[in-house]
Amino acid sequence: MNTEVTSRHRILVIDDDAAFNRVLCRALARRGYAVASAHTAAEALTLAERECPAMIVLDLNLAGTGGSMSGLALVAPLKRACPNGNIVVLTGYASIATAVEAIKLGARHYLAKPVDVDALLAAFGTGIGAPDTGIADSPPPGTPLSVDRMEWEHIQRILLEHGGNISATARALKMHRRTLQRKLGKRPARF
Amino acid sequence: MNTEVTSRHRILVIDDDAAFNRVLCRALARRGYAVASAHTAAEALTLAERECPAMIVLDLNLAGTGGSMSGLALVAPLKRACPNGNIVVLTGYASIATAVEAIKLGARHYLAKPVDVDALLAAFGTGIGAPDTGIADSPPPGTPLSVDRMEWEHIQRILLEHGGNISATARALKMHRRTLQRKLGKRPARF
DNA sequence: GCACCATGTGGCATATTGTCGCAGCCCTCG
DNA sequence: CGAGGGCTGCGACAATATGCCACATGGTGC
Repeated sequence: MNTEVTSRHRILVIDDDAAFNRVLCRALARRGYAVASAHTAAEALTLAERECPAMIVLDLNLAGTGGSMSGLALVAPLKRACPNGNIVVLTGYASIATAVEAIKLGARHYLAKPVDVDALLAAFGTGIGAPDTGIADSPPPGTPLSVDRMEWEHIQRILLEHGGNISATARALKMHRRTLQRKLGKRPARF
Repeated sequence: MNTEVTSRHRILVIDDDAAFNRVLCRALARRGYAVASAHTAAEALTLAERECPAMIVLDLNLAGTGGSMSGLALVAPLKRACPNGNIVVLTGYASIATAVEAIKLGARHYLAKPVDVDALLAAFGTGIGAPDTGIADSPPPGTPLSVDRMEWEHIQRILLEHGGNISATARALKMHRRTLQRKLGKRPARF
């Protein structure tokens, strides 16, 4: 039900989060893509130039020094290094501002980080907004992930980011600590 | 209230919210722009064709269905009717999904609705290199999107994927249509 | 006209949150 | 040591939100 094409589809994953990078790469490899992975901007550019992948997954929060722009700054160079590559920007700290910039810079799509691989792949293809399909185009996606699942993933991510600190996570999520506790306690997260 | 035909600065405001429309028009007029105002899609197209304004402010939530599609659907036609016009999308129901769509469709910029006129005007001139004008949300990288915001973004994404079809989206999300409607109608949900 | 579907609303009964408050723990500091 | 201060777990209660049914409208296709 998905890509039957094999080795022809080269894909480059750029993300300094080692764990995420690895997981994503494996998921993509399992789907038959030729995956290359980069953890730094320099590495990314080198690989992009050499492999000229058709698809590039770019994390915005590279090199966690605090400047989240590093990823954005990479879009243009990547496009230059590999004109045929479609770039999909992926970030855990999504914002409309960066989304707009990313697209203006030529990214194919922009996704907030709890994504499932299918959505990511869809973003490369017809995703949405092909030249003039208009928005009326609506191919039924398999299972878009329920809202609850999304919430769960997101919470887990932030929780991990805060070293399991519930209070801090609740604060970051602007949600009441009590509520977070209840969510965490009650939900094994089904689907 | 929209005289001063300085041909150089024609601007078209499209927003079905009468109050907002009026306020914005006055603010623009006071700054010396020749303002035209439209409240419906049809009116907007007519005016765009006739006046061929250099700047177009487009509200996404036209013709108030809960879905914010109508505005998006207008972007392409407007561009066609007035190739030289720069479109800035403005919405009270901002989401990354629609922002991405809008930019892909050729909008110059995308702003969340509590905007001040200066930011709006800046959005027309801003290039990708400009020091980030406007966009009322670009919080420091330490803000990972609140859970509610996440939910909102996810919903918007799926909604767009289904061409704005609320029922289909609700089904895909395994959530009650009524609930979806309420969520859509209610929250501008910032942060 | 008549099914069929999407949508906009209203009205509940029930489930989930938002908030307070309190207690126990583990640290660090004076 | 004792006094903060932060994190956590949990009880209670009111304010919301959600699930669900119903009905009316507006389009479409037969």
